[in-house]
Amino acid sequence: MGRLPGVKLISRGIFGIKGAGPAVSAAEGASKRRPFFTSPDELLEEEYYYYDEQLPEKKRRLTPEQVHLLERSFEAENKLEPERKGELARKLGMQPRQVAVWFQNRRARWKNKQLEHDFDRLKSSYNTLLADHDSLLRENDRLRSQAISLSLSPRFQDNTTFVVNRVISLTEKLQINKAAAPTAAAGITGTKAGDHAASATDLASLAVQKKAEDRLSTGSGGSAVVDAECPTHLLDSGEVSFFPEGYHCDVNDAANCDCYYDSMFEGEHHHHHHYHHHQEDAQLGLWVWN
DNA sequence: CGATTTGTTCGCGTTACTTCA
DNA sequence: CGTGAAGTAACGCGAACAAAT
Repeated sequence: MGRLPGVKLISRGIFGIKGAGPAVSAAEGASKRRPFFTSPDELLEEEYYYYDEQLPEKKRRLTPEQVHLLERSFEAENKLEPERKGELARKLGMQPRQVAVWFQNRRARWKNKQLEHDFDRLKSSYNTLLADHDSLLRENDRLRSQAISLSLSPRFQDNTTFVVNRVISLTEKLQINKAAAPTAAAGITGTKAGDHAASATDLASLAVQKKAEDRLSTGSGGSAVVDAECPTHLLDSGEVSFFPEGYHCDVNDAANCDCYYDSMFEGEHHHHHHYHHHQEDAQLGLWVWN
């Protein structure tokens, strides 16, 4: 907007009341209260008052009709061009300055509403995310506790130990077969399922099995498998490296050994001792201990 | 043509007043 | 009837912009 040459603004204010003391008493204000600008006649009166700097009056509410038209105009365009401002002022019987102020305040109210709306939307989104997050945490806890209780169950431990031992056994069996070494051992060890020595137990069984196969292939009797090769000298010879160091196995008879070894585990000395009975597992094709 | 002045509008914060529970 | 909260008309001020000087 360029300035209009020769036009000097008398006052920016409409009523010029801000900061001024009360022009009329409350009772007078009530009795003289004019609720609204209602006609162009009144506009002229206000203009007269405005430019003549008469005693200021208190501000008045706009009529519903004025507000309605202003709202419709605002919906069409929330910025006010000078032409539209003058036109609205004429139509509504208001000062152009009043129309401009109304639009400014209306824009401010609209902005506040937008902020409230955005806040509500973000809050709702946040609450949804929070609920999802909590739900996932609960599900995670549930699955964790389920996994823990499952892993603590004897059946799970037995199954796990069994599977691990068998995998190790079969792996070692493959290695032994590959090596095709004629030496065989018949050392059977082990403690209880789940112990650290369990794998050695089955590996020893593998050695027994291997030796038995060798004997059978050469026509030897199967019953002589264990008692001949199980003893400690086998371990001392180093032919079978997977026995624990210091492992001793005293043969009692064809299928029974009295075995022991000492170990250090977590700084503590442990003495492992067991008496076991050999048995051939037909399904696995292995010698296993009982 | 660039610098300055002037007028206008706008956003933002605030005040003063009105209305209502 | 008094009072506080909410809504709103109006003000004050600075910034931005455009036209005049």
